[in-house]
Amino acid sequence: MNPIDDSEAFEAAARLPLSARAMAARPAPYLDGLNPAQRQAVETLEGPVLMLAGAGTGKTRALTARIAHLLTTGTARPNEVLAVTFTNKAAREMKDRIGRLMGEAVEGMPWLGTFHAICVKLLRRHAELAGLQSNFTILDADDQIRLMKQEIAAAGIDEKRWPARQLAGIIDQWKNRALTPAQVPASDAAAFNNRGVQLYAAYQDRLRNLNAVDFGDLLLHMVTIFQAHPDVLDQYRRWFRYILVDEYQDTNIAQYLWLRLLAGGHRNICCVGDDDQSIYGWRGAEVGNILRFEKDFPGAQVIRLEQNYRSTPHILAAASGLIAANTGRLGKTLWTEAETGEKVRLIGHWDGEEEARWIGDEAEAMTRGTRGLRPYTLDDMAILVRASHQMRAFEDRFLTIGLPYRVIGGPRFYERMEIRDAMAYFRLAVSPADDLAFERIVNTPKRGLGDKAQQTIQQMARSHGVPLVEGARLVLESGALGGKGAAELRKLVQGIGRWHGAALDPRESHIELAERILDESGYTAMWQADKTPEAPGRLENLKELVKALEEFENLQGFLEHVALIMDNETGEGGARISVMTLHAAKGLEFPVVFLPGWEDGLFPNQRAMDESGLKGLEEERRLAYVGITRAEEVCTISFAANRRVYGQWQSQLPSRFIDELPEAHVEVLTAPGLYGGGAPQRSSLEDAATRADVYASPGWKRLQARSAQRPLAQPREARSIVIDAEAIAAFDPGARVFHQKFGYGTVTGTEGDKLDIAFDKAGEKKVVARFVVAAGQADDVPF
DNA sequence: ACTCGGCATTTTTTT
DNA sequence: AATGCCGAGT
Repeated sequence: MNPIDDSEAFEAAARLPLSARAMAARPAPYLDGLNPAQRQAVETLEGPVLMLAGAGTGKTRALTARIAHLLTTGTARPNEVLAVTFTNKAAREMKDRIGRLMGEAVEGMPWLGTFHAICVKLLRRHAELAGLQSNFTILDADDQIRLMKQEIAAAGIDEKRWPARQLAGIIDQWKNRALTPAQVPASDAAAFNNRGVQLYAAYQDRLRNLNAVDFGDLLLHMVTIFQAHPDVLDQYRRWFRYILVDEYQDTNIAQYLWLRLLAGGHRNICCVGDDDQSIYGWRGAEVGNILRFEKDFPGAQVIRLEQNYRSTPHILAAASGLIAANTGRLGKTLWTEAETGEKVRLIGHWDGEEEARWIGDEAEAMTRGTRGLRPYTLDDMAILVRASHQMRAFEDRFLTIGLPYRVIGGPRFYERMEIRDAMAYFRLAVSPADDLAFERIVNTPKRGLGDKAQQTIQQMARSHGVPLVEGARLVLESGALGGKGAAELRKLVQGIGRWHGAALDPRESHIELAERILDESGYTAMWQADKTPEAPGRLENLKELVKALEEFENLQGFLEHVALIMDNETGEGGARISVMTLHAAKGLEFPVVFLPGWEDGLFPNQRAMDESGLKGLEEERRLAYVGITRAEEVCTISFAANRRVYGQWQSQLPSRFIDELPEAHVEVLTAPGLYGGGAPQRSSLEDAATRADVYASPGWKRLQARSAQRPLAQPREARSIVIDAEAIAAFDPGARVFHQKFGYGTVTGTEGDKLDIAFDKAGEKKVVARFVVAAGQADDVPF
């Protein structure tokens, strides 16, 4: 957003100033304590370098030291280094660490940031080459979907059969591959009912008219510009003399092309990554990029970082054993000098609730020290889940027992309704032509402007080729709208005009303006009048939003920040246990890690496997690897036998990944007695059964074998784990049965381990026998 | 124009 | 279970 330095400044930087040469003579503290591989990665400055850095091998350390080395030796000045990260978090951390290494001497690196943040800066300078103005707005996912819905409707396609989300996904994939509508290959022509490409083109036109871009465009436009304008590319090749890329395994094709174009001249590019931690295939990341690096950059040096400084040997071994099941890896042998430590702990639970309860209790106990472990603080602990909906069970539990927790990456501040509404008002103040913002708030708060009124405005605007605010003004002049609606609309249009004037005036405080906008628009009043329980919270959030403005010069700067960052690091407070998804946990580490929900279908995720087959399964496995390797000292994996899915109880099988863990590094926890007060209606026998020596058995089959040997096993618990042949034997044709989903029915035949059942309500179905119980017994089934 | 209730769909991950 | 969409009723 800031105008970048003049090109002269860049050129001047090429000469080595005396000060830099003097600095080069200083001792280099950033080299202290680096191992030989790290040191090599730091000191090999020229030419292409691939740093293969396993989990916890000091990758960030090497990367920051490398930058420090570039700067300290005077090889490059801060503005000549292009350092790209994948997440804002990573960018922030790198900035901090460089600052610490270099002291305050080096004022910020202007080109250290995420792909997206850097591309915004570049695209603002060259917007006209993409048919945009430099103050273009960046749309978020919500805006995208709304636009696409409109396009789909305009094309006369049934949105029910062809949902906008799906189109968004398809277009996103194209953009990830740096394909403009004209470049989409014929093999993709059938996409989205044969209309995909056409809709893509229409959508892009629409974006251009709105002077807007989506996330994918940021890269797509830059790649297109670089390809079409060699002079522009050339300029940046000279500016960015050294390129560093973090998390290279997560780059998509567009990002890859962008990097190749920029590095094409000098080839001073250093990519850091770990093919075993590639977990973003679903959004276009290409592991191939990292696997192919040596071909792309002939003569590249490949440096392997294999000494792990994070985890104990058992944890490392468990993770390595698991990931070994994947094919097509570059292969690394991680090792550590750390003391033996704890084995990976494994525990099964009756259901998801109990799992949450157990983890809560265990976390609490661990703050005092338990099972011979040292005491930990809650800040030391993290719960890493596969899918964000799993977080809820933990939130519920932690709220009831009052365990402080922090959710990272949950429903985010800037995605909340009231925040987005307020932001839409701000957007209109900055650029009144922002039609999407206008649409969002014309009738929020209620102004008596329903569908019909809005259509009138749309038509007026379209026929005159002007933005909606203008259209609204014209509608008012034409008198086509009467009554209350017209008066309210007039107030709104005038308000937008006023706010825009104020936003342009540098003497106006943008904070006061923001407050005024929310006030005059009636938005604050709307929530004040709202009696629902969440209204006070929303008003709080609005206050917080205004407060967040203080850190910015003006509204525009703030809006930009929000579009790109979309996260809010909420303040510290006391120690808290962190809850987040596995994806969000990448790059983080914790002394104590809980990995709940290791059940087939949930993790590995069924959909991932359905959609991407073996590739999907391997990505899931890498995700499991990422999870385990987040742990420094204690790693606890757990699963539940029963879980609510879509509000329905389902019995779950332990994850196949559990069986892939090397047994020698895993300890099965059976902690009876922990549940004394927890579940009075459940017999401890059931607990024992679900917690039976699960590790020794792949899935319920073996578990079942075990509980069959146990004469005390009661029918009720057996029922939840009824299996195959035996199960079928129990159901002759004519038997009445009960199924979780389909209800009661009568068995009409058997086939293998499946039963043909005529359900009373759901009709004829073929059902795996173990999902069925005898009808008479079903009445007291606990779920 | 707005509100409410019934129905369907949902949950993988995110810059 | 929880949300979103649609149609009917006010």
